[in-house]
Amino acid sequence: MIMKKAVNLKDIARETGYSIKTVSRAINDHPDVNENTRQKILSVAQEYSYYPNLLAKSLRLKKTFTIGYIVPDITNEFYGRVGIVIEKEFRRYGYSLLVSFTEESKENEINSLKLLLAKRVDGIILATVGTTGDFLQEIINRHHIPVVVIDNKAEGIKTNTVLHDNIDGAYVLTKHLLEHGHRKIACVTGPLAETSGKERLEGYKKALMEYGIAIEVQFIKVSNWRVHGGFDATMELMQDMSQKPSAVFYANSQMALGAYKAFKKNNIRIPEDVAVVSFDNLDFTDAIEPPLTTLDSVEEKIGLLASEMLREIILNKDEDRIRERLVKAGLCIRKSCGCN
Amino acid sequence: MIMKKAVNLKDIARETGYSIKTVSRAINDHPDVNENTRQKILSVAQEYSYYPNLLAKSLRLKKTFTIGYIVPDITNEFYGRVGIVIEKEFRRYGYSLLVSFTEESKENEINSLKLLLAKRVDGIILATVGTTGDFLQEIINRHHIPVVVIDNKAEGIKTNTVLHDNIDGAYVLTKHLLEHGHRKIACVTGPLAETSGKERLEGYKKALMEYGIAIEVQFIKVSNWRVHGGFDATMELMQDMSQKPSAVFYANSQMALGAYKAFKKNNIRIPEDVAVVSFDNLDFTDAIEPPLTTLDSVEEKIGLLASEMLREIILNKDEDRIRERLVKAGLCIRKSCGCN
DNA sequence: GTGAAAGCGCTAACAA
DNA sequence: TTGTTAGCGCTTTCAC
Repeated sequence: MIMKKAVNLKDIARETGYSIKTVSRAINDHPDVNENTRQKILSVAQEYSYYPNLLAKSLRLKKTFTIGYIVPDITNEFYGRVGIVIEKEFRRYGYSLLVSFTEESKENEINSLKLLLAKRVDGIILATVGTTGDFLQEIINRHHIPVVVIDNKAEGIKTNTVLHDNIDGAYVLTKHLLEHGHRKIACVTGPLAETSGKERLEGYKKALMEYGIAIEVQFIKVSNWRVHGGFDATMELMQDMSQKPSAVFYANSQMALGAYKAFKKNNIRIPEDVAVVSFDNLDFTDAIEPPLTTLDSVEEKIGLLASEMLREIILNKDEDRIRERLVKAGLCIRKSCGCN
Repeated sequence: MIMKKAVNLKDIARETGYSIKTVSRAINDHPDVNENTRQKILSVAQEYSYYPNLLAKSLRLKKTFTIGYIVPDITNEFYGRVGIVIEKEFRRYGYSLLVSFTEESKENEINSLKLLLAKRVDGIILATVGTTGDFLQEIINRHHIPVVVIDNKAEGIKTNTVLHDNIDGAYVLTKHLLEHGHRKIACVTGPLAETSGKERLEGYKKALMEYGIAIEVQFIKVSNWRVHGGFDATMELMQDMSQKPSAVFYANSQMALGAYKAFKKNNIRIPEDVAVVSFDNLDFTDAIEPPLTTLDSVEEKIGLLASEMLREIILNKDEDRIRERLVKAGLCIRKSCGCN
């Protein structure tokens, strides 16, 4: 099949009799062009369904109007919601979103970053696995691409961040269980190499310590943020122990969803036999039975803050200042904790 | 701040003493280059952290190694799962994914398409709202960008499609309710302008007719695929009628999720007071109470088929042949229908 | 208000 | 095996 050539400025110029430059000016709403000329040119462009080749424009301008969005797994509603907000915000300025899924793998994350680098995106919003610090540092120092890290701090480097207040959130949730009178509280968190995993565990410990309760190592499970991971961790929690916990704090709601499946399978009732709380307030959290007690939603806020931050850096090029925002969330009490 | 220039082939050429072309060959693993030369060049490239400018390469090659993925809402786990598969499949060949969310708006869809067109993506996978037929046709005829439509047929045009077998799925689900003895069965579907909405309604009707049951117009609600939409439709269903349905078929699981919230709010028990079935088998469908009876998962299959189809068209340029795949799914029986 | 020519970083003919 | 040159489609001086 013969690939017909896309029409370009030169074609329009030939057709209208004007020079390439005049056509370019007309199409880009440049002031220095006669109104009649502009109309004539635009109508011809329309007729030929001319679409500017943004590749050429980007090459020339050193600006791609493209943002990279790198996350572990878009199936996690949290990243989906944040992504929607980012896409919407940036679309208003003619940007589009190049996405990459890392599946929590450091190697994938680095490869994604390299590809985006080569594609010369104008900026990157990254939910990092946390262990790619060196490489991130290189990108920032050497290639001067603005990066905003969300959800997780990157090990060993100072970069712009928009983060959930992990310690506070975990503390608030665990404290709520303590106030219900629970003393045997387990914790299922994410990988400790990620600050979100580490700090949520930290917040849990902080609450226990405040109540003078010893941290029991068999009550702490490190999983992978996924539904299956939550299921497996919960099964372990039920097998392993001589004494079972009366309540569990899950560090994200995907894992809590897995836990519901596990408890159900073992005929363990929530909250009668075990109370449950977890981090993210998502679509399913108030539809499952019993409705899950979580923190308030922060996705909209995080997406917005990250977009604004990145856009500001892109516009002002004030790369040297490190920006940090921490988003705190209150409790969203439902029934899984034993309330009501 | 002074933006340091990214290093390019010319820099590496100057530094190594070789010509630009030789450097290019070395970096692109071209056979015609001395092994020593290649090693020397590569090490210098490494040292300078050279990343090829894919913009320039794409401009020259008329190939961007970028696929457009346009969907209404990535928060819907269905599109998320399909997207993951597509990204993973194409990543293997060095492609990345440019995504756009249309929020079910025709205008947004057209704008997204235009932007992707201008960015010269190599192909597009589109979950269309269904009413952009004319414009889609123009893209295909005029710009020769391969398009694979998923989830929904585009009105009035023949294009490549990978579709859920909507009629069959709805038929199977509704029939299952009929076999439970239900005769007053309601249907909550999506916009009828979308074939997924229209055909799922059709399958529902087909099953009823097979059982000689009259179609009652007050039992049919047209909603918007969203959780809130399902909630609202269900509330209406409970208010409106003199005689209430004993079972409801939801055309997607987001809406069924909303329905659970609505029924719960009204103290209506599933399946004792009303039986429920719905289309998509997602993470939450077996964690909610009672577990939801749905069709089997098809996201993986649809993502895979769409990726393969698009890739084949890109490689073979055999654009004239229209490819169509229909994915059938069996029942995934749980408790919301009354089984067990 | 308009045009000619150079160049963004890369690859592909064509030479050598 | 290596180098020269042109050109992908656009914008931008600098003329007129």
